[in-house]
Amino acid sequence: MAYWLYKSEPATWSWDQQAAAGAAGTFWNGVRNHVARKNLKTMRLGEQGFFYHSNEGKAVVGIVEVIRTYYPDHTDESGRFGMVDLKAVEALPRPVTLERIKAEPRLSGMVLVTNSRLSVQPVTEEEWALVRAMGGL
DNA sequence: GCCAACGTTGGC
DNA sequence: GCCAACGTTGGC
Repeated sequence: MAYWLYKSEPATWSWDQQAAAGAAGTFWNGVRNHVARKNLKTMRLGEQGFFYHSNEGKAVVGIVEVIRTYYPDHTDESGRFGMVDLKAVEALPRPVTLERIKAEPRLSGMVLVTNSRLSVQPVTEEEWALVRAMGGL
């Protein structure tokens, strides 16, 4: 069971919007990077990930789950990229800011820190447990 | 608003 | 296939 992290600018797509979509979830479109695409392709049903607000907020704010595996992204004219469907699972009682993540030595290897531009990232089991705990879960 | 890091494009 | 130029992302 793998874990993931999805970045979104709240001005474009926020956690509140994701949560409002409920159990039906939504598609996670717009990935145009081949490393992020590889991550999307690797995902299996039921795998969970962090929802991260970039730019404004800069914090892990919630947990989402894959409810449909990789299929073509209809917004990609080139036809090269795909997407998955995600639903909100729960909000973190206490969002974990990038500042706190960077201040935690055990999270120094997080892709969020080492390759901040990657929009869909793998998260290790250790990182998953630690960030969850820091968020109050 | 700046700019470093990174990806992509396109000329050769 | 290389690499310079350009565009975008995202932290600060």
